[in-house]
Amino acid sequence: MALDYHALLNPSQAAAVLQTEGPCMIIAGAGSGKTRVLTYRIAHLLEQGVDPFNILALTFTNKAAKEMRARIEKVVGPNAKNLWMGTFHSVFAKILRSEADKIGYPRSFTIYDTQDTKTLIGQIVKELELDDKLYKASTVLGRISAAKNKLVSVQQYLNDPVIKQDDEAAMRPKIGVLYQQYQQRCFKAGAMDFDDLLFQTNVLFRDHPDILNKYQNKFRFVMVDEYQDTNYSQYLITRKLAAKERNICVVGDDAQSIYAFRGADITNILNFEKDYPELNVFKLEQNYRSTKNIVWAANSVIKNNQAQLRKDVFSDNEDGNLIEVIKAASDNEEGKLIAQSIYEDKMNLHLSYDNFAILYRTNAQSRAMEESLRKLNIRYKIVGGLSFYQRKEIKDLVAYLRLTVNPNDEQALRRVINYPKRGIGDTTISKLINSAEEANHTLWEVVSNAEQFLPARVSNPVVGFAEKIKSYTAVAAKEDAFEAAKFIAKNSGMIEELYADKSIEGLSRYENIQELLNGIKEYVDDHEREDKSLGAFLQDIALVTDSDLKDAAQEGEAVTMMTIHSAKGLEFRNVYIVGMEENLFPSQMMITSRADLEEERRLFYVAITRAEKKLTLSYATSRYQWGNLRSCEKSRFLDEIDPQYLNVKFAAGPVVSESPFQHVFERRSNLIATPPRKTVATKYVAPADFQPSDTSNLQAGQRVEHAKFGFGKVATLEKQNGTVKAIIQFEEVGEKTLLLSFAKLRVL
DNA sequence: GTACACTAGCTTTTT
DNA sequence: GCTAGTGTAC
Repeated sequence: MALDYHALLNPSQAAAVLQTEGPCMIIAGAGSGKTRVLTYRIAHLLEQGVDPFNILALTFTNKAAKEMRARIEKVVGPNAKNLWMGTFHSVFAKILRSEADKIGYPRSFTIYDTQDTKTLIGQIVKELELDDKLYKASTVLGRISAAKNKLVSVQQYLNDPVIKQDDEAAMRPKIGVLYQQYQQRCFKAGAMDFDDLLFQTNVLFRDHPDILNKYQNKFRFVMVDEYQDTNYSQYLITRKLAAKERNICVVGDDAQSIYAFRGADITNILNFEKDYPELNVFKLEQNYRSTKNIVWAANSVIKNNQAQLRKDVFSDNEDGNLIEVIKAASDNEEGKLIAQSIYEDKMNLHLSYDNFAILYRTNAQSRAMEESLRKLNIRYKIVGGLSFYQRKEIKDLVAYLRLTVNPNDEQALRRVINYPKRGIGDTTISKLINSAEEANHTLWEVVSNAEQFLPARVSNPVVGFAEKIKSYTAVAAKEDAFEAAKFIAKNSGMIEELYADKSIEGLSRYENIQELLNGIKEYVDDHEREDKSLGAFLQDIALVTDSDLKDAAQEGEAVTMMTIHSAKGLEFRNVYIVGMEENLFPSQMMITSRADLEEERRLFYVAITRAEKKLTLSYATSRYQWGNLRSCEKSRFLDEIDPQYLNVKFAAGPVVSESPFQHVFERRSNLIATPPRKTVATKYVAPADFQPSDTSNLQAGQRVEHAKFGFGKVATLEKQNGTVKAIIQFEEVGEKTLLLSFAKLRVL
């Protein structure tokens, strides 16, 4: 039963699907049916008799991979299971898991997450007695990560005069040394960080042509989704894999490139043609997702960017509603207005909560939204944020599991060597670390032979710990991941420890451990899974993000909340983009350079184009940040949308407009108990139109208004090398000392 | 060696 | 408003 692609697809889509041989680039505008094309393209390959084992499809998120697999399965049936499909990181982690020994790593290597990585960098900075303010783990990691993504090795880093100059100019000449130390420590611990998964794959392919050849023959057809987000390291892997057959198909949209901060290099898409002169290019410009107004508005935003490929995205859908703009006085009010809007639309239009998404720039913004939704009893799910696997108790148990599989895993060892408490204190641990350093052993080698390094009284608990781990390793070698983990959770004393804690948090920690064990059980019970070992499981979860879990876990309809980054590739009937404020979106860290601002604008473009029928943008004139109320200005991006597509609502204020659902709001908000929020110093809320005034001529004795503290009188002014401190007596909160350059004051 | 209290720094975004 | 890391008392 051959599929009739011309009936299923528009002409350019069909052309892209049918062009299976040779290099191929699909420039796909937002909502233009990109996934549809990829799905049918793979279906078509299978139909032509290509073995699914010979097809490699790379995506950026597990979610995208899973979704595509499901869609292909619908078209071609269970054969889809055998496709190689996954994120760059997961596919090459899998390959490394069988080849790592060729490049000196154990096959049971650990994957360090960002936290492990930062902790390790922090430890090295401390050991080298460098200033940890100057060498902040995140800064150092940023440099190392950027280097790895450009395939700059430690040696190259140390020898490169330009890099040297850069680091010296930034007053951080030791970054190269840190990179070196860090890499050594990871290697000794048998650990790779996220960037290593790609970097080491490149090393593997570079140094072992036979292995490269093996995978070139295996992956006769290579497909890459979201190609605009690839970095150099990823680019080179795909180029090498495709070098033989040249059957590479990349799909992307330069307007949706939002990962430059992670090393994504847009020139990969712009220069694709240079690598493959025989390239076939297909442009998908018709948007099937959104109304005309939404597409037009998105176009009017993106045309402010200079660097872009020519592309005319259009829609044949109805004009649709204008884009609503809501102005709120505070983040809480913003949440309230959004929640009400969702409730009204759901009731009036008989929609499911699944039709709604709230998108924001930073995860921190979710809290105000959550509270408002809870008050109206609206179910929601949050994608991303603090992941399940980042919880302390989960990390603790996972550390035991990691240690079981790879005892050299230094970060895991340090995490649990004295948890639960077994009398191994900081002094002992430092001694062990020093001994390891001196003898050039791994920490584990010293720990498991502690009696040789420490007096018996102190070494006994250490030896006992090592024996425990050894016994776990023995169990894990015989049993599947679930049996092993269950045994370890009990035997380590973790279960007992958490069970003893009867507080609410303790209970939830206990439950989380149960949930992790349930998750492992499910993993093991999957009949199609070949490798049920603990090692395989750990590999899997190291690359799983929260968004991948939640889908299965959440049943019932719910509003989706997430960052714009995680929303990429998704679509919703009604979309709310909240926090449209300067310094938030665009983020203040991004407005320094034109390139950064353009990336931010592309992010806004991505956000807008998630909406099918209705788009609402909102901003607040004041917002809590780090527990303080700060006043905000509306985002410049709002002004970039052609106003003919906007419906600006100025009405917002502390008083809620009369809505047909008013009674519901009132009743619900009284009925539903909301968790008590930590009290803020004052209930004072600045009016929506609060505008700070110029305070350069402020005099003692003047009456002022502060966005957070309310009304007050200036007691004294103190000049101190250029900055002016004001001591102000506020009516509600008493005396406060404020720096005039920062304080938002209105002179009355 | 442990338990608790306090403070500093922090928020971009993700594998 | 949080949390990881440090300091202080037992």
